[in-house]
Amino acid sequence: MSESRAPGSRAQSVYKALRRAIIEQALKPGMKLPEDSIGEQLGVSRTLVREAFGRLAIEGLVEQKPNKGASVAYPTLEEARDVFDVRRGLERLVAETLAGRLTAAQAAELEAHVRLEEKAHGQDGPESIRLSGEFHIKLAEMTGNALLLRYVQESSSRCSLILAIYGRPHSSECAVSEHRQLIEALRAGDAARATELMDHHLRSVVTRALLTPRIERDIRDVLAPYALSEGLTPS
Amino acid sequence: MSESRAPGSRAQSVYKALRRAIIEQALKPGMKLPEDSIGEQLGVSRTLVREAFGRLAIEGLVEQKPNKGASVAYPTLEEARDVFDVRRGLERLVAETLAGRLTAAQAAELEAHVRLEEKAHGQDGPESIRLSGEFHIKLAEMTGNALLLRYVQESSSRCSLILAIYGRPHSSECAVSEHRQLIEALRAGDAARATELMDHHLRSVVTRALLTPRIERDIRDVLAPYALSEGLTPS
DNA sequence: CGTTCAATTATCGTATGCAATAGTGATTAT
DNA sequence: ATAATCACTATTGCATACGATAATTGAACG
Repeated sequence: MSESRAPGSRAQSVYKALRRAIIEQALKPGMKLPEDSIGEQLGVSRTLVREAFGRLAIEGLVEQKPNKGASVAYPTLEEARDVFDVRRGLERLVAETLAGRLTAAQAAELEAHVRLEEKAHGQDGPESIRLSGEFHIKLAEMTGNALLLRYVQESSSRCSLILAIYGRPHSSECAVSEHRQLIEALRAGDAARATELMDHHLRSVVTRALLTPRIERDIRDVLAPYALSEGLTPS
Repeated sequence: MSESRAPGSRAQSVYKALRRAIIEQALKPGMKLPEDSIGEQLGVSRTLVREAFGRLAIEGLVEQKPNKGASVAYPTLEEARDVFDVRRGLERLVAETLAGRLTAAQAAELEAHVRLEEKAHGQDGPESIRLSGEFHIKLAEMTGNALLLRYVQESSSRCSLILAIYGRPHSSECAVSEHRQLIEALRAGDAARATELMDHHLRSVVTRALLTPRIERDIRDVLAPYALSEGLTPS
């Protein structure tokens, strides 16, 4: 009775392990991801690691360059803006779909979740951030739309990566009160208000957590003012 | 001077070939996809075929079952609804993003495209359908949002698959006049009207092209009435 | 001392091989 | 004759192997 797992399950495990490691910043943005050392570490061959890389690359969590292998994605600010924009659009759709269609049990579950968030609000551990994210995932799940859920999950995890790069350290991403208001509007069946709240909520997440609206990653942009002040002329 | 392509390019080629074959219904929904015969046919090994399957599975064009391999996806009507709903949400976002931001060149390109659609409207060849789809892709491209483009492409190709299953044969998916109106609204910068037009447009695509609200794919469901009429009792 | 070029090493891209599982047809027992 | 069983084949899941490309070191040279 050898304890062999279901086939395909190991590839999934590798995928999930890497995904978590990236989102929790154990693997930092830009970090190189050699296939064989990772495979060795996880006890699988390069084949499965590559498979996981493929999925993660599609989701925008890793970048693959030909003959140069994979590395944890380091989104530009432009990509970040794209992701946030799409996420807002998706979650407005979530709100619109859910407005007036929440069962009592679902509403109760959401409120229980918000209470958890409230409790964890004090400590700025990863707990608070995780709960904030899960609230949005829960909402997407409740739509019953599998594709919508997948897209929200994907853009959500990319947002985590982005905030890991550009966000201020201990910002608890979501305001609990805004979550409460949203539940209220969904319950009331006010789709317009719900989508508006969601939109505003996600916008404020960006402005609250994002440091400056413009951080130039390019060395030239960083050095340009210094060069000018010294009378040097960048080529 | 060996004609070796860029690395990773062959995997991409396999992916694109299969994708096209599925969308054009050369590979019909539900059809089994054995790794080695496909690899043999395309001149690559199973490894690359599997890689392509992975991507296609994520995009919902093929289904992978453990130890049973891959087959062309056969979406249920419920999944179809999900896809259309998400696509509507995404394309409303496209319209909203583009409203008032179209350059003159972009508007001209769209109108040229619509003229092509008009010209191809008579013949119900695949040309007409392809052009209809490309209009939406073009719009998504013009947003400059790479993620939005990817999602629109993905949901769009899934819609093709769905219409291949449930759609009536020669329905030219999109009404050209609706495309014209949309361009008009985008040009005028009327975001509300543009999103509304897009929403209505995509809704009417569904109602226009979708055959019956229920086609059962399961053999049991197909055979059940026959069994009954013959006095047989399905277990 | 810095630079360039060559050799080495590390890592990737892809093909192939092997064990395991599901499907298929023959065989046998009832 | 039908149903159950078993052997065989086909196909998958995963690992490994091999050639190719890029990174790196070191040496020779300016």
